[in-house]
Formats: sequence, C-alpha cells, structure tokens
Amino acid sequence: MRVTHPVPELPEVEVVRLGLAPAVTGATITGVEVFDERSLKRHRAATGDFVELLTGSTIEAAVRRGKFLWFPLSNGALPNGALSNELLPGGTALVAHLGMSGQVLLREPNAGLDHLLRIRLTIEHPEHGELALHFVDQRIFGSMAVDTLLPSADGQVAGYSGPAVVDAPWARSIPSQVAHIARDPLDEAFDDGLFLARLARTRSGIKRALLDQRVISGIGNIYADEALWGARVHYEQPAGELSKRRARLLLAEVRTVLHKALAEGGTSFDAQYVNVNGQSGYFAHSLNAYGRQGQPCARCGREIRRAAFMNRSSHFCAYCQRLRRPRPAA
DNA sequence: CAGTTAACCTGTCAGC
DNA sequence: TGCTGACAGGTTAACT
Repeated sequence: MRVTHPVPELPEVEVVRLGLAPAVTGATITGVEVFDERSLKRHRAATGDFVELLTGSTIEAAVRRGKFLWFPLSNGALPNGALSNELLPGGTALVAHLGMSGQVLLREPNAGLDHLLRIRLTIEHPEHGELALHFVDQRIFGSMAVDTLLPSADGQVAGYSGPAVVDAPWARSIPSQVAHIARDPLDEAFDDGLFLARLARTRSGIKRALLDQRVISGIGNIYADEALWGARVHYEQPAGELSKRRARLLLAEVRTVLHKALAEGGTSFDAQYVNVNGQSGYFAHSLNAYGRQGQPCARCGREIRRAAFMNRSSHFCAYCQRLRRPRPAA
C-alpha cells in the first residue's frame, strides 16, 4: 500500500498543535540540529542565527492561524549574554509551516533519527523532562524559522492557542511572515462580512479565492473540493457571481467540512506522545469529492469527475455543481 | 492593483 | 530488473 500522508490543511495542523501544546508550553530549548538548510528557507538571516536564537529560549505557547504554527519565545539568551527579546523589541517566535509533507514528531530524547529528518530540537520541560521535536519533511515545501512578532493588524488575538488565552503578552502578536495571511474561518475574530464582500468583488473563480490565503486561510485542495461539493458550487464559478445566499452557504460548508475533519482527526489522536504525526489518511474515509473520480456522487449517483486546475486537480460532480449564469444586476 | 503562472522539491508508482 | 516520466500541491516571486 502506498504510504501517503494527508497534505496538511487547517484540521491536520490543528491536530498537530493540539498534540504539541502540552509538551512544549513552558519547555526550554536546549539543543538545535539542522540537518538540511533548505528547511530554513523562510528564516531571514537578518533576524539572527537560527540555532543561536533558539538555544536557551523558552516556548510560551503553540499558536495557529490557518496552516501556520508559531511558538512565542521568551528568555532567549544569546551567546553574548544579552536577551534576544532586548535585541528584537516585539519579541520572537519559532514559526513552522508543514508545506506539503511536513510533520512535527515528539520523540524520546535518545530516539533514532527519523527518515527525512530535517531539523531536531531538544527541549527540557519542567514536568515532562527531556523530549525531542523532529521536523520531518519529504518535499521540503515546509520550513521552520525564527521571526519577529508584530502587533496583529486588527488588534485582536492573532491566532488560536487553546481556549481563553487572551491576556498573554504575545496573544495579539503575529510573526512578520504570517502577517499577510487572512484569519481562518474557525477563528473567533474571522469577519464573515469582510470575506463575503471580498468575494463579491473578485472576478476569478471561487476555488482560486478559497485557496488564496490572503482572502481566507486554512483551506487547501482537499477541503476546497469538499466544501464546493457540499455547497453545489462549480470550482470555476466567478466568485463575484455567487449570490449572497450561495456565498454564505459555501462559507458554512467550509466550516462544516473543517469541523468534521477536526473531530475525526481528534478521535484518531490518542496519546500525546504517539500521534503528533498526521498519521496516514485518517480523514480519507469521509470525503465526498476529493480523490473520488470515477465513483458515484453521494448525492445524485452520477460520476465524480477530475479536471486539471492550477497545476493540481479539481474533483467535482458535473451535475450537482454546474456553472450558473450570474443573477442580473438589481 | 488584480489576476495568473512558474518554480521550488522528492518518494512512489505505472509503464516500458 | 532498472530506468523514466508523471504525480502529489502550499506558497511566493515575478510576470502581465
């Protein structure tokens, strides 16, 4: 059997965040090993040396917006004895993006090196003792970086880090390289009206807009196809031609699909140390469109089709999801 | 500014 | 058996 991992989208990244949070919060980074420099491609040299910035720092939390994870840092002692937070006034965070194939695995400190291991962090947790964080990534579209924190654009809590953590000094801060990423649809501060207005003035196809992380974040090819199937919308329907009602329905479908996947990912997620790894295909059984080309549509029984789209593929029911003529202007 | 495309990257597998 | 090409797609730089 082909061993594939699901390309991580919002639910998969949140499962990783949930698993990591208790193990890393309050832990101090005692060792950093970079086995492949390409996994640091998003680390800006001007911020400082990746290894030096991390070593001695303490992880304050595990935060997520869309598919981006970050870990606010404190007490980062530099080799010269200064604190990194003194040098970088807004504070810093370790930023992680899983790309297409990234995983963050929690391991015992003396565990062997995982296949395709790119970065290893050793951490010391006051309660759990010493642990290793393995950043494993086949295709190296993912990355880790240390980045400076900026105030969030709207002044609200910048990302999700578990319930009721809003007063921490880092809560309303966002890494500079994540600042342009829109809030995700499960974020309390996501503005439905702003999103719908943006769709209304977008001429390109709706799936393009759903995949545009500056418009709405957390959605990738799988859940875009699923939400479009649920809302019976053709992937090339110009976003601005959707009726307000249909656009609202689509946003609701996006949330339904993400919540459902999150619930299934959560249930397959047992012990904190075992499964912070996006285990293979755990959401696959509940898909209605993605990867089901040639199989019957669960709604009408007609064949699900696959079409080339933006260097990837779109899966859809050509009967349920037909291009609609725009409603005449009022 | 909005919209679109190419480049990045490698394990797996179908086909020869 | 061993080689080759196709494929998977998130993000961003660069282009029109």
